[in-house]
Amino acid sequence: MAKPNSPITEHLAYLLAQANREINRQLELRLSKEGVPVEQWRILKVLSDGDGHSMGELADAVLLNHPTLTKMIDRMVSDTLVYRVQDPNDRRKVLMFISDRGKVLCKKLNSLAVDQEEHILESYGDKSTSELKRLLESLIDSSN
Amino acid sequence: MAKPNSPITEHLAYLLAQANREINRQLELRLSKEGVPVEQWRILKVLSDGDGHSMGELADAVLLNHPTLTKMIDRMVSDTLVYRVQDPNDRRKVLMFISDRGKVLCKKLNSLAVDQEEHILESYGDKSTSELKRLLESLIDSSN
DNA sequence: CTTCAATTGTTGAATATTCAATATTTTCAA
DNA sequence: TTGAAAATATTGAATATTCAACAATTGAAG
Repeated sequence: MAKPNSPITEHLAYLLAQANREINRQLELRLSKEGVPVEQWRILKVLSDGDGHSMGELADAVLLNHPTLTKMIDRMVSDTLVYRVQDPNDRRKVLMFISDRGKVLCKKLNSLAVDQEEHILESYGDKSTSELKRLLESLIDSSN
Repeated sequence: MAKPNSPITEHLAYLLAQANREINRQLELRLSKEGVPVEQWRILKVLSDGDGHSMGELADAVLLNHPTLTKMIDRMVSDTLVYRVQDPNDRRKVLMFISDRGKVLCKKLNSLAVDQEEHILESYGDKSTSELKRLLESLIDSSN
């Protein structure tokens, strides 16, 4: 009598993919009001500390690999949301900065994103949300 | 005095994306031993109940949209891992089945995936893992 | 019945992503 | 100081994904 294999829906990798897909879909929907993909919002948000960030740093922070980021930044430069400056201390590097136009857009996007977080808090609960965040952070930690 | 906006790393959407990326990367690495992408493993696993599944059903189950699934199934049919049968009860539908070769491959992939789950259990802990799964399931539920 | 809308799956063109190769600059050892 | 190796970012070709249009079948209202 063979033990049946666990269905795909019980695997952690699958649950993560499913939850990520759903939450991302919802966020995408909100941000589409401003015609901006989620990744661009992440980029703007990281850059909105005003410091210059190298492409490598950015790629890590926004979960994109380098060539994809380069091409997305090209578009954002065309849209004058961000700009490149060569790092004076290490001329291999390029430092990315957010423009004034980028800052304005980022604020609008932030409030759309906050809307979503609030919506999650309502339907999912305060306690579950913070507990889930805690567990995710610790999973990410333990994977390095 | 303006309140600083919460950094991207505190958003649930971001934490999910990050955790998903990392766990998926690890799984991908294991499955690459058999040269199979994660999505194909999911497809094989869903089909391994032996029943016929329509493309629509499958697309939902494996988190791919229809055209992407069609093209991936095309490849898997070429590799004789799965095959198509027209649904006799509704001739718009196509029923997908796993082949014997597919079953053999699926078993190997399952054990690679189980390896990973065990690795996670070790470094992350039994309790955290099951609690995280529970919370993810409930988040997915509350999003429908 | 007949026709029109809805469902299901595929296709082709447009778009996006990835891999490997490249160019540039820096680091560091000899 | 020089030359080789490492780090950083970009490019172009190959690959994959997505969007919109299509074809086929079914459902359902008149």
